[in-house]
Amino acid sequence: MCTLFHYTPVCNTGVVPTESSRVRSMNETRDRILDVALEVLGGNPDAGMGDIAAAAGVVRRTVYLHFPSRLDLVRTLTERAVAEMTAVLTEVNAADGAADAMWAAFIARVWPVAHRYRVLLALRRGEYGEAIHGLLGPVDELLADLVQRGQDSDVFARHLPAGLLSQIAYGAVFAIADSDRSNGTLGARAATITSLLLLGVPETRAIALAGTGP
Amino acid sequence: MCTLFHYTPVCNTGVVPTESSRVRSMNETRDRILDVALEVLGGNPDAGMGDIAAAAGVVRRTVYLHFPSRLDLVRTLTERAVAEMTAVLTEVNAADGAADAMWAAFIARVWPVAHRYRVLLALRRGEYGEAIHGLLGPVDELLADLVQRGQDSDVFARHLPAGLLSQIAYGAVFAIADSDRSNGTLGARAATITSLLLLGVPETRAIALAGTGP
DNA sequence: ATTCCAGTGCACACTGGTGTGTAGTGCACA
DNA sequence: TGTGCACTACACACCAGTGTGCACTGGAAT
Repeated sequence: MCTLFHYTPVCNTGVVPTESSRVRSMNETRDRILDVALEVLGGNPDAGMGDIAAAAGVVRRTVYLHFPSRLDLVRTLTERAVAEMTAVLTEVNAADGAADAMWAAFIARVWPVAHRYRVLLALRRGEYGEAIHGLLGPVDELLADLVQRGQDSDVFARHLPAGLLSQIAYGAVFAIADSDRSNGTLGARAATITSLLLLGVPETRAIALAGTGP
Repeated sequence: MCTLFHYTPVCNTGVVPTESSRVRSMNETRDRILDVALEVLGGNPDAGMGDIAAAAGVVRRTVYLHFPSRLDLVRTLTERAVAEMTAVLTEVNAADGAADAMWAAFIARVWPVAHRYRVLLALRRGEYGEAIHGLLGPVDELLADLVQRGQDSDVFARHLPAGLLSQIAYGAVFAIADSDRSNGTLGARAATITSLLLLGVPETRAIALAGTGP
């Protein structure tokens, strides 16, 4: 089974070759590592390269073939997430509709992919949080704009600091995403209603807005 | 200045002896370490024993004289915080008033000390999060009771999972505490109003309740 | 069949944090 | 004046994670 070598290796027994293990280009592995890292680091920002590698079904050494350092991996991950989130926020911000419809659209767009962005919050608290903090600026800014427009048109309470509302809105979306994933008792629609409720929208209006959700 | 020794020590230059450095009983130092650790770990659950020691104005070795291990320090800290929080929650829960007044009382009691309990959330995410998770059960349970009573009397939306409300209520209190400490734009009264608003209490009622706040 | 190359297995050096041992210091109290 | 004791200074062993080097593998393309 194993050819004999002077240092007696153990042969490939690590990964069971599934049907998807064929025709695996370098970019495929790289993307898989990124996807898995998104998941793993989203749950525990202190997870090591070993944990990520194991979750991706590769060896630690392989991760270092694609990313020269842990910081590089984290930065790449952050940039990707920020780019996607920025696209959503910019698009929603560009629409000139009423602020409440805009918020409903935002939540409808963010909700299905919310779990992918938990990593943004998690990484901020991780070892390299300082290093990537600057990358998150655009997202914070766009979200702040959205909150500002919400306050300007009385969707949110004017007397509350916009920064606080952003923080809570941000957090609430991911709290709901977590809740939804862990016990499944809260559907996407309920989440939409909840978010709007939490943000101060009267329930009747929230329910009406929810009709525009996913 | 320095007596000469065969290993040439550096003499005590570390801590400038302030007026409070006299008559320093062992318990005083221990308590100071705990207080400082509450602050430091609340900000960064991954802070090391060295960071805590430095912040407390002692040497790392001294911390180990009072706490045999980092886990022991973290556990002590958690137990202390849980005990205080439990006392507040039990007292509030025992009062047989209306649920909304009860919630107002809770927030009024928790608010002034909220920053001290950020450590509960932070430690949950830290290295020993798993180890102390069980200790936080009583707090979660009491908070869940409070939310349940809130739902039973229509203070909170009945259709939302109680667990979700607990999570958000918990988080909101500390988000507000953070906000208050960092920019000072949000006073305790505003926080009371905000919390109640976020939890779904109509603004008019929230303002009335705020009168009972600190 | 040979070459190419993404990935593996295992070595190592380095770092930073934990936890301990031990000798020495300075203050308080007797 | 000396004894106790909280604290210090500095040593070390240990461990887990990072990052690297290198020989080797196994599948695919030529």
